[in-house]
Amino acid sequence: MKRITIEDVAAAAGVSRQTVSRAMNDKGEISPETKERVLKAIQDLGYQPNRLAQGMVTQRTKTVGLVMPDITNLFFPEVSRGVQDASRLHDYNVLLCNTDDRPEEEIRVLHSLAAQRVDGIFMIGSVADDPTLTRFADSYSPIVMLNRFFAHPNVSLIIVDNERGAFLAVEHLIAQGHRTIGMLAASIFSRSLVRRVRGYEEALKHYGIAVDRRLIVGETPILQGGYNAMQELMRAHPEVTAVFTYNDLMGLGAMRAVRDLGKRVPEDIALIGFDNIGMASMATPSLSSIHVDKYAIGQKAMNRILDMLDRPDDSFATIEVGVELIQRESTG
Amino acid sequence: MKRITIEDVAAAAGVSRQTVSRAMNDKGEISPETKERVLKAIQDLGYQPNRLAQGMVTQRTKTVGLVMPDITNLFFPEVSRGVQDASRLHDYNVLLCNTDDRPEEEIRVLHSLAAQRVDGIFMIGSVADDPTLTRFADSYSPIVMLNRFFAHPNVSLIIVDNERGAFLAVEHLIAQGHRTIGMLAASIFSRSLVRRVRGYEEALKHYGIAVDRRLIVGETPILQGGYNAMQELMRAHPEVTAVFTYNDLMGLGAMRAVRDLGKRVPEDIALIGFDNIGMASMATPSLSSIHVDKYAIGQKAMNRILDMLDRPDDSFATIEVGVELIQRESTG
DNA sequence: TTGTACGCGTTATCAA
DNA sequence: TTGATAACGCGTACAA
Repeated sequence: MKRITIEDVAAAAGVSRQTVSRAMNDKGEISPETKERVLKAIQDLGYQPNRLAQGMVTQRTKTVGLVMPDITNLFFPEVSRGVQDASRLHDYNVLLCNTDDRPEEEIRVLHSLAAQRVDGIFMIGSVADDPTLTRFADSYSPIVMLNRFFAHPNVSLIIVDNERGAFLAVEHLIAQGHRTIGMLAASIFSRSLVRRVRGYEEALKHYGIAVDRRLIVGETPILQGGYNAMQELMRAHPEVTAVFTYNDLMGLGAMRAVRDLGKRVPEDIALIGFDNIGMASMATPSLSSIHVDKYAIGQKAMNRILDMLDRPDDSFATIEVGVELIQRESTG
Repeated sequence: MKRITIEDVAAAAGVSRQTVSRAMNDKGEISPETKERVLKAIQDLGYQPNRLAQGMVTQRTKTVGLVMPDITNLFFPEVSRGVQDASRLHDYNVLLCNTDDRPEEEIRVLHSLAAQRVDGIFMIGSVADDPTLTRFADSYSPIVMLNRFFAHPNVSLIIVDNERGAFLAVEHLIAQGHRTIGMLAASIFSRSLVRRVRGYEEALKHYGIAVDRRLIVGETPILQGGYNAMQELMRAHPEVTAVFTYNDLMGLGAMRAVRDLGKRVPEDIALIGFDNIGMASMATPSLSSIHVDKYAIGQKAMNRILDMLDRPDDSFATIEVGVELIQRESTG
């Protein structure tokens, strides 16, 4: 069980530690013969440099942290894959942390990652308050945040065009002839929420429909939350003929609720979600949605972290992520 | 941006490094006054010990590796949450790696985790061959594997009762009056697959129904795979009235396929899946399934790793995980 | 009760 | 081209 070190390799190859290091990182001159001899010893012994030790001296751990509310929420696994696939290409590993939208937990996790000296952090659904986050960012970089405004030299932003997405969704419902359109909103406060609600309202206004706040029901943005919110909305406002949901999970939960109340989608109620998770296309009826390239978001975040690492003094523009209307059966 | 070290704290408190260390780990004697003074300095400076350095000397990184085929597959996020919640309680972090069921990638990832000196590894859906894995396990521990037999002192096993689950599923279909029952199997070879197919066959035999291998269609065990396999099966064997799918993802894909061929679930075709992922209950119709406590699997795996770390010389019994039939609309 | 010195495994600096 | 030596930040015997 004893791990082999660079010293073992040096002994086997009859050279010094330093020469072994040179052979691996091929910087500094080294004769082809010795290099080959060392490489062979490495091969024979199955030696792998200790990343901790490397990290100590290089101040690079080749590890990044990924902080999100809950990997169990279908939006995040795809983002996570994007991060991980991109990180693998650069020999990075990813530490994954869930916060359940709890600010204290988010802060705890952040400090834990800092203690582990990750090279960068990607935060999704950040819920901590600005001052606390600022203090953290002051002492740590680089950080990439998704869907949250945060002006700080060590922080880079990725913003999805949530407002436009919501507008497209509601515009689509209106185009289908709907006039009384509800919304299932998230009970977790976030920038995404604010923008999606605004997009919803803007679309209504744009087409001359009065906004009725009572048609907006807030709930946990998961399947069950969508289910509950939809039941509530339909009971209180049977006149609603179409509903835009904060995300697809709520949309799918809502679909189930509609059915359990003896109504049909889209005949009685049209539904459109947001995010376009894989399940949306497979549902019956399939769920219309606003497509967001989650995988690409993950990739971009990781690459941005690498860029920031490469050029610590540069400032980087916010990355804008477009959206697209995906029309399916749930909106007729 | 310069990180503060234990030395800074010592200077601030007017003591030596050692005293600071003592104050934190409260072992060894230390006067209450100095301890308090040190703790205050730590607080003031916002000092956090460098985990890399700690790891170097303690040979413990407080980090575990979680290796799985694809976090995007709905089964794994829940397991992942179980691992992470349990690990958090012990101040551990989790490195997540996807292998896409590729043996080379699995091996690469394993070595990467070893290089990072994780304290333990949890492998799900391991696809590497036995000799390679044995060689790795020889030099590394502890390892926990899910649903794969592997006799090795450094490896602990968690086994789901797949055969019984499959038996229950098919028995249920038979109880509903079905006699021509197909199966959508995974095209990825694994112990789970073998056992689920066996359970399917055993149930048929047990109730005096001849096994017809042509009714077993293999495909990728995801939504799209289920969709494709179901189309194929229904075209080739329209006489089939019920189908047991390797997992819920395939079941949900199959449900969609049935509908796209103009048939209904469960009137024309009954469907039952495996795993009982969250989406199963929300589908329309809701999908019957075999419940597996994924979250508990993750928790148990993490705790087993900790136990193995505590008592390296003990041998540990395989953890058996039970299953349960969940009857829903898709089977009438 | 407190401080000194060494070692963990690696890379970087400098001298040979 | 190669090797000795000093960091990196911490825990821990041992000495004071």
